[in-house]
Amino acid sequence: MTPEPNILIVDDEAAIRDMIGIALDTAGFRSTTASTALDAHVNIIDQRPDLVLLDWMLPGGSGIELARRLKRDELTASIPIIMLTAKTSEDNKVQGLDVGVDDYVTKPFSPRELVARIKAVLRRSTGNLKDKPIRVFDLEMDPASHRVMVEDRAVEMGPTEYRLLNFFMTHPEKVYSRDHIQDQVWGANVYLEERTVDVHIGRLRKALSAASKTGINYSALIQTVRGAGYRFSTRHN
Amino acid sequence: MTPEPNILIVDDEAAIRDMIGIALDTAGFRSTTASTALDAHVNIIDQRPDLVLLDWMLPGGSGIELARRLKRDELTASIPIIMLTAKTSEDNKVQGLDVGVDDYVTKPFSPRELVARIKAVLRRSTGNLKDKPIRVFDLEMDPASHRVMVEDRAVEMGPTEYRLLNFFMTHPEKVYSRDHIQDQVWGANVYLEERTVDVHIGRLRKALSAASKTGINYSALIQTVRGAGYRFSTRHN
DNA sequence: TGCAATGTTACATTTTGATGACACGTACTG
DNA sequence: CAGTACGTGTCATCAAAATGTAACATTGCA
Repeated sequence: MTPEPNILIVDDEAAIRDMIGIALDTAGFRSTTASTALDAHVNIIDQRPDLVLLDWMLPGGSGIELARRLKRDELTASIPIIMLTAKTSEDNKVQGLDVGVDDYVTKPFSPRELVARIKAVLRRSTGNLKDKPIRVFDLEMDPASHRVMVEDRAVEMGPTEYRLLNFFMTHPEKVYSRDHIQDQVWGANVYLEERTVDVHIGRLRKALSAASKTGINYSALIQTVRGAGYRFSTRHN
Repeated sequence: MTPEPNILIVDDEAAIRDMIGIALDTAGFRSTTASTALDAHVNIIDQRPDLVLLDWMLPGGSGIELARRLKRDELTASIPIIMLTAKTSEDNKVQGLDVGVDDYVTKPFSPRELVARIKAVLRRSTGNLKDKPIRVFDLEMDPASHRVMVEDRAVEMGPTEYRLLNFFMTHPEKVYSRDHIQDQVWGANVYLEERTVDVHIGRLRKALSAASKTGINYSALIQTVRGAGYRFSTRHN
């Protein structure tokens, strides 16, 4: 998504949260924290972190429950989870992996090891999904290089416009309401003025228009659907 | 699309029920209330609300229990639940409530936040049901892209004509009075001149006629039934 | 033919979307 | 550290589309 991946740390001990937070910070990650499964779930719904560090031994044993839930729910299933566990017994490892957790780290661990594992998991998960460029006529979006090209020339646009275009190109031929677009591009439960979406649509269109030298106007791909929202479509309006 | 979503508020404190009820009302939702888990369960089975706001701490059979039951029962599992939780209560007890609810709101909350979360959850749950396109000869309506096509070319029409055609195509071969059409297309409790329906029928017919290049006149599908109303039918008048 | 029902057109009003301007915050630079 | 450039969200304003109604035209049945 954004430059620095956002990591959610879930642990009931403040000391551990802080320690990990500092480690991630120096490694160039952003991080947020939660001390209960409940807080964690709310955070995940709202912020959609790029990865979750989840303590196995949350009071009530709800850490594994949360992991199971996250992997079952389509909305959150793709978010990688690394389990933190104090126990070294094989049972736990097996159980954790059963749930669909991506990796586990046993306490005590070195910050260095943790960061290495995080990077490995992120590389795996982002590499698989996002690497394939999407092309529509001479408009190409390459998530790997985080770049948009029109007729083989780079298009300049802000991060929000990039995410917006990315959302549209991965969800073509369907209308989305402004609310829905806000959910997808800004994150759920972020309150914005509805018109803000319009403004960014305008900016994206402008960027696309300015980019073409051949007279093909790629901004026409982003269609206004009166009374309903916007649509990315190759078909004529 | 559907009229106003119906929200069930489950809380044992009347003051909170009222407060939420008013907030939902101003946000354009309908709401019903229940003060006990039992009432709530009966209501849910009878009314099938679009969403349940559930206080997690209910006397005589906790809210968590109800949530668990609802999510376990196939009949009710698809009804989204938002849990109302008290931030002040002991976190220990909160652990067990990770039972598959869709979101949480912690008391005290602002009406605005509540409404935003309700909308987000509703959007998520209804967005999953994908409407399938309806096709009659070479007239196709695709709700997902919010488009009407005749002979593979887009047909231009206003939102009201779109809703009108959508109603007809999902209710073919039956006459509907102008009153009934008003209820379905404009919504109940909207008063309009009866002639207004005629005008929009006219506009829809015009749009359909103008769209065909093959000489087939799709406006003939919308038939006038003198003295009764209108009918969408593939059979000849 | 006469009359009620329906179709059509024009128009004032309302709603909705596009866009430029601006203020604020942040990161970068000299 | 000041200065600058940039990204972002909001607002005011303009333009365009949609809407509902009334007036008038046409149709079709008794």
